[in-house]
Amino acid sequence: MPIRLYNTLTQKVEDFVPADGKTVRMYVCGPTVYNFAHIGNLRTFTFQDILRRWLRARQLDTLHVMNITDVDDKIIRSAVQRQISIGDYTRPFEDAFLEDMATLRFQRPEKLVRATEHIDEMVTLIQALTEKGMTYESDGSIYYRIAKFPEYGKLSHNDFSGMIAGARVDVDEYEKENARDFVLWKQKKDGEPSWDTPIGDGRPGWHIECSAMAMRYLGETLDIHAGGIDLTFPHHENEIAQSEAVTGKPFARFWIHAEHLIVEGQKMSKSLGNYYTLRDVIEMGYQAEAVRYLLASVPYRNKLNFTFDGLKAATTSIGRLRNFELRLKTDKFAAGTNEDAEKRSADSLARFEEAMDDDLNTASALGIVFEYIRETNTAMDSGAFLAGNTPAALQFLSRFDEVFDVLKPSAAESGLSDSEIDALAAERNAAKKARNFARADAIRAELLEMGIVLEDTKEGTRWKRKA
RNA sequence: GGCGCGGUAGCCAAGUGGUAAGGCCAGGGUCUGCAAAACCCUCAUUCGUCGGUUCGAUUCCGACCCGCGCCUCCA
Repeated sequence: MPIRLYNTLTQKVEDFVPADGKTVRMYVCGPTVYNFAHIGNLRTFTFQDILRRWLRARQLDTLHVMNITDVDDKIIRSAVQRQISIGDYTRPFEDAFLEDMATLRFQRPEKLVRATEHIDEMVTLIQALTEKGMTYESDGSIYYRIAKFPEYGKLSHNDFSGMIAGARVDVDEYEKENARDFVLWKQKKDGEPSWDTPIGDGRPGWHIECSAMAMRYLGETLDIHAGGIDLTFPHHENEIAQSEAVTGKPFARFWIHAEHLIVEGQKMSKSLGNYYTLRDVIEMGYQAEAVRYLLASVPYRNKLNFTFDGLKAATTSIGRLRNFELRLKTDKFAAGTNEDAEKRSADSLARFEEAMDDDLNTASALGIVFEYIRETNTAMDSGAFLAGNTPAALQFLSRFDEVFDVLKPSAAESGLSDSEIDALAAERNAAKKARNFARADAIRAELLEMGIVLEDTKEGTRWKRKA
């Protein structure tokens, strides 16, 4: 059974198989590096990471291209204000974005591409559009004439046929033939960065970079083009217009859009004071894994309500997952293999994969994992889980973590090494045996102070670093 | 107005024409020198409202109410 994904173009969940059956060529709209990424941006990128990981888990190769928009109006405005080059302005934000990606454990796309390094490709594409009669010049800038592209609106399912050229012209945009026409190439303005090219001295419009770079690295028809839902219109619609007018071929087979994130039930905005970057949240003391878990746990096509209660719940949930893993690795089980337990592992794995195949239903997949954990814990307690069952259980857990990636704790906070902790734990046990509870409790308290929790189990004492 | 999404327990959330997954919280219990931690159990006769179809609807149809996104830059 292939992976099924919702395609915005057809408004249906469809079987997904890459065109060549093997390698998924996907392009994702990356960040505009004029600021730190906020958690809303990160929700979309988390979805992209989950998608990428699941495709790979399903034995597909990925050729995954992410763009970095390093030239746009906001960047230019800010750079001009600070009297530095746009490159000097964007680099720190690009670096910060890459750090955030690493913090949230995103796998690196095969290619990260910058807009400013692909001006030639954009110019070539604009020239091709001009040859096809798709463009016109006005005030030194070049515009795309949507009246010449009858399919305009097919992605966002809008009907623009009533808006024929010249029928309605916005007063503020007098230079355009049609209010929906968009700029491909902006004429140079004094004091702003520009590129002197065969189509004039100027800079690219926003949409052209994605068409140019996607086709440069992935060919004329991509398997998947993904991004935030707000990009559906006009950005992706315009990309289709630019690309398909030249190639005559579908630009992307699947268009996949992630819903937005809201914060405590409200739209995130600076004025509401609920605008957070990853750094903000980490500084408040939350773990990156909890952020990743929360962002991944709600299926990507649903709005995600980001709350601090939710972040706490995510932290606790991760703890439960890790406890299960710890138990699996440290408990001593009797020899043998229990058939029911084996069946449970196999069935749960199959159900987990089916949930992920079903348009990345992460909520359902997590439900299956937790149900499995509860049942397996019960089996462990009753002796119905044996040493021979461990490999299959670990295999299921690793399948889960292959895509969710939350089990491994971030770098340990405690200054104590594992062996030092082991030694203290042993000393406490000795004290306990000697019924010197004062000493035993003192060691316990001391360790707790440093974030080490001791667990006394039937098997003896084990410890873990507190979440 | 056009296009699109959603309303399931205190919170997050899955789901199906046959009678409600899972997580968090809360309550109870097991274990323990006491604890902690861990684990187990309990926790929606009900799925926005009103009609309809059906032997049967949360799930299908219709109407309505409420919330939200896009239509200008935006993940």
